[in-house]
Amino acid sequence: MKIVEENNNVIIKDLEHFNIMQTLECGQCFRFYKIEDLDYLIIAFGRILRIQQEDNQITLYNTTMNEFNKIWREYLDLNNDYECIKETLLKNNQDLHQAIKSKWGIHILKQDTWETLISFIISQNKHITHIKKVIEIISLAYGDKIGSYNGIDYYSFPTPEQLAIATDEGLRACKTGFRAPYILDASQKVVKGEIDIQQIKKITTDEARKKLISIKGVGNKIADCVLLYGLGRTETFPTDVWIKRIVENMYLKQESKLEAIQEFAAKQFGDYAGYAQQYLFYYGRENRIGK
DNA sequence: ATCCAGGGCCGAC
DNA sequence: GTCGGCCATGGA
Repeated sequence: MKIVEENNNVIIKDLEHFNIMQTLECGQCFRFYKIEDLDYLIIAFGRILRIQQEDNQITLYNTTMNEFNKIWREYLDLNNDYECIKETLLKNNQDLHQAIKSKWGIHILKQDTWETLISFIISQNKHITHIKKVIEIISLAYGDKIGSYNGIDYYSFPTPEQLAIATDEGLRACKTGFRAPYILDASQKVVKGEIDIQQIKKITTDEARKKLISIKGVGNKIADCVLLYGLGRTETFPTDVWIKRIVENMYLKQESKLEAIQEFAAKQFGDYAGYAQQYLFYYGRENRIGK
C-alpha cells in the first residue's frame, strides 16, 4: 500500500483485498450514495467523502493526508491484514470458500459508535433501502448542514444532544414509527450520562453488550451490530433472520435458537466471527440461501 | 394485494 | 423462561 497526496486528493495505490462497492453495499452501513460503479459519496464523521476505485487504487477526493490519517485510514480499516483474516477463516472453514471468493473485498468499517447505535435501532423490522431513507430524513431534520456535492446539500448525523431534545411526534414525522421512543431513550441516556460511549469503548464486550441492551429497543441483535460495526468487536456474530437462515441451511441443518447459533459461531469462527458473519450475510442474502 | 423486513417489547402462560 | 401478538411503514 502506497499513499500520496496530490491536488487536495489522497491516492492509495497497490491496495489489495479491498473493494469499495462490496464494503459499502454489504449491509454494514447506510449513509452512502453511488455516483457511478466503484465511485461513491460517503457521509461520516461530519464529512462528505468521495471515494473512487480503479483496480487496486482508490482516490479520496477533497481531503488531506492529515485528515486521511486522522479519520479515513481507520474508518476504512486499511491497516488490517485481510489476507491473513481470509486465510485463517478458510483454513478451518472450506464452507466459507464461495462466500469469501465472491465477497473478497469487504472491509469491516469502523463506524461512529453513536451513529451505529441509532442506525441499527432504526433498522429493526425494516428493509435496507428504507433504513437508508429514514436515516437521511433524521439527519436532514436534526443534524447540521456540512456541505454540498453536485448541488445537493448533506447533513451530519445528529448528536445525542440534538436528538435528545426531539419529540416523539418529530421523530415519527421522520418515519421512525414505533422506534421513536427507542431513539429518544438512547439519546436521553447518553445525554444524562447513564450511557457513556467513551467508557463503553474501554470495557469488555460482554459488559458493553449489557450496557447497550439497557437501552429500550436494543436487544441482542442490535447490540451485536453496534459492537461489531461501531466498536470494532470482531468476535461478535450479529444474528438476524438472514444469518439465522443461512447458518441453519449451511451448517446446523435444523431450526435453531439464537443461543445455538451464537455458540456455533463462537466455536467455528472464534475471534473472526464478525468477518465470517459479514461474508455470509452479504453472500447468503444475495443468493437467498435458505429462502 | 398480502407478506415481510438486518427485532424487541409486553403480557400470557 | 419462553412464546406469540403487536408495533409503523413501505418495498417486493
